[in-house]
Amino acid sequence: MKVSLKAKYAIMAALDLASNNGTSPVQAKSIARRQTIPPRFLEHVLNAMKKAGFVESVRGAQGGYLLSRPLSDISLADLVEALDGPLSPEPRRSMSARRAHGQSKPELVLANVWEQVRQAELGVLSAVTLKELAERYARLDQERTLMYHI
Amino acid sequence: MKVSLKAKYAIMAALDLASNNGTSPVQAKSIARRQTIPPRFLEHVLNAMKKAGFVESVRGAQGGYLLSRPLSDISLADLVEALDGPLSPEPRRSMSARRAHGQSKPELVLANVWEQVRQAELGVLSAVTLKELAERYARLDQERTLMYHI
DNA sequence: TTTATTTCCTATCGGAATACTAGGATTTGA
DNA sequence: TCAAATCCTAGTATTCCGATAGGAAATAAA
Repeated sequence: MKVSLKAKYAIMAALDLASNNGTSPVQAKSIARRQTIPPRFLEHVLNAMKKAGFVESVRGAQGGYLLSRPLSDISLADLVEALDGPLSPEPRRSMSARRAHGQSKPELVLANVWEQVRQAELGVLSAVTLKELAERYARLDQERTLMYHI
Repeated sequence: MKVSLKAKYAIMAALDLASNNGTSPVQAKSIARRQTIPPRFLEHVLNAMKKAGFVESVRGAQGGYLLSRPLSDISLADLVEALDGPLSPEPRRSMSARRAHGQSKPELVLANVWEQVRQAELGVLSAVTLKELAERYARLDQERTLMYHI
């Protein structure tokens, strides 16, 4: 289904914000360090997240980013669609005007199928919230440390 | 989910072969004309379809292509995976060696989700056979002509 | 008031994938 | 033999994606 790195970075950044988030803003640089994301690139990601309403920013020294809604309110579908654009709504247009294929007859029948696929993807992605992700992650971590203690 | 034009052309070509297929081979050129597909490009598509075992070819004058199995035996999943490669099996690797992101901790949790998405896509696509597509198409056509007669 | 820190804005770049195009070799029926 | 096909191997154009870069604007701290 093609989830861009950008979207994955966004997910990781959100998760990072959640764990390092008392009330003071978290700097892009520190997120980048912890999550091993190219720092300058992360700026763009966070900016996109801001425009989409997931985070708020504080400019200037000691500035940074804050989650603007609770983890349980953000689904993967929200994030992915915000960062990658609508989930394959129609092929990314504009290549040399795409001749007759705008809406020929077979295209019409197929459009139906692509829509079904889209719904299926959406079904999975909107069922998973960041909160659940964080919990799954914590669980994994816990199991791992338990292993070491045996 | 990103279905390439190549795969769509393949579907259209298969459908075309099915309707214009007594027993004699159908030329790429005529398919291209009917389906408005760039002729030289369609050659590549048909070649790929041949290598994947969907069609057989007859070379030389009066040659062309024939479906090598019944429509009901070919699902969209088959065609799409054959032409576009496995359904997002893991991000297309090889970008600057993908640093730590090979299997870091969040990636591990996410991998699970992407796999669910993949299964969902596969579910939809393998449920639709070319036979069903052709029938849906015919039904559409019928409704349209009925409309005209009223 | 200056200075360091941080976000914000815009531009660009390199590599990969996609959608095509082209030339000619090969096969084969008429 | 000739024309009509497929086959094989390149090459081209465009777009997307991940990443980098330079500097403007804001702001807390010194």
